[in-house]
Amino acid sequence: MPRSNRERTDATRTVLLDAARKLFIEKGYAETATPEIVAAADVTRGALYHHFPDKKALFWAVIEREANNVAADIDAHSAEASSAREALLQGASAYFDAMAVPGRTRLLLKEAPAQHAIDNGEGEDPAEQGLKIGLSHLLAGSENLKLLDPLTSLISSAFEKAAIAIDCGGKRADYEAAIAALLDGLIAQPRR
Amino acid sequence: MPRSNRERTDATRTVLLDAARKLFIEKGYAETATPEIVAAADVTRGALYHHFPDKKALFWAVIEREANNVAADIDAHSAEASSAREALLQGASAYFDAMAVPGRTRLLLKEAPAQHAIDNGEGEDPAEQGLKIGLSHLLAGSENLKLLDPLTSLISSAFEKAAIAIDCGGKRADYEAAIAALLDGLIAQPRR
DNA sequence: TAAGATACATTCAGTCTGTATGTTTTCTTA
DNA sequence: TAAGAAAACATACAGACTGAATGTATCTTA
Repeated sequence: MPRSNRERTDATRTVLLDAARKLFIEKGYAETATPEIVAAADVTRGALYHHFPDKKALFWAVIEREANNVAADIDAHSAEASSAREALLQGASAYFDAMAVPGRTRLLLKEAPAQHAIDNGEGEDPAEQGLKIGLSHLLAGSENLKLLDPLTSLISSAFEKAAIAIDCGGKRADYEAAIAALLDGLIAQPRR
Repeated sequence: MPRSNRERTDATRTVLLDAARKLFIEKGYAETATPEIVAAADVTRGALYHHFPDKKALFWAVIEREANNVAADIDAHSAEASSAREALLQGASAYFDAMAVPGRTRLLLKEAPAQHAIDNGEGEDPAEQGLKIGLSHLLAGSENLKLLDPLTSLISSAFEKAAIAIDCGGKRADYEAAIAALLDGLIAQPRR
């Protein structure tokens, strides 16, 4: 059965990404060898190195696809919120929902940072952007608005830690409550 | 010049740990090959594999030594505090001081978690213990005390993120202020 | 349909890890 | 203090993996 080049490329890339995703989740990046990936995908290493410059490029392609899926999931479940506080809490809930897809936490919050540490020194995290906007509304009128950037960074890391903890069996309700407590504390408070 | 076995062992282990530490900081664990380490330490791979079961064991020995040094540094600079809030802020300052030693942030907050992700699923972090105690005092009388464990976990991750940000050039004063803002927000507040 | 481009397969060179074995130095004990 | 044991270290090797080079089949297009 003849297939167009576009179809062949799409199919091969997809089976490679799927197989790599599965193995990276199960065993991690370093412990997964390319012969194993291509065997699972039922192609050869030639195909892999035709479509990706190297093993890392395949990994980042997996990560990018997963991150896009997370963003799409969050977008799909976003509704109107009555306040900045509600918007952030709903965003948190949507985030935890999205990260509940098996493997996502491992891929995006464990494997990806692990590989990132090697080469890059942390550059503008796009995932923090939404949180930063929400926080800027929450902190409007508060002294803490001056600390928007560092607070965004710290809260973001709290979100990630919460997702990891939930993935490891922690009670989601507890972590959502803890996140809420952190956010509520930042709202303008009377200094007595 | 004759040396006792104990002296030989200590000396060899030390030069290996020092060389490995330097290279792990510069290039990361995965990118550092054992031939490179032993060359820098001026011993052979035989010596390395005599003293350590494998490359990972050497890595964890480096990490353990560094973590002990951090704990010792923090202990050395701990003073009496007049309140739970002050105790936590002083602890934060001591932590950031300790993590300011070049390479520590990379080793303990980037490389170690990266390797940890592979095999282990996060087990009781001893570094969180001190924070948990401090938080338990801060939250005494607050509704948030119920959330002590998750809050400890999230605040801890905020500390780590702050240390990383500072290590990457962020302004320490800003992150200390942000940490203070997070902690202050957790203190019992009037719900209006 | 011929020529070139693309997709894929196979082979190969270099490197790395961990093990097995050999050699030297220190320790023990008779 | 001499000889055997044990520890410390060095060397050699086997297996595996990555990435590049090269070869072949399939598709596209003029």
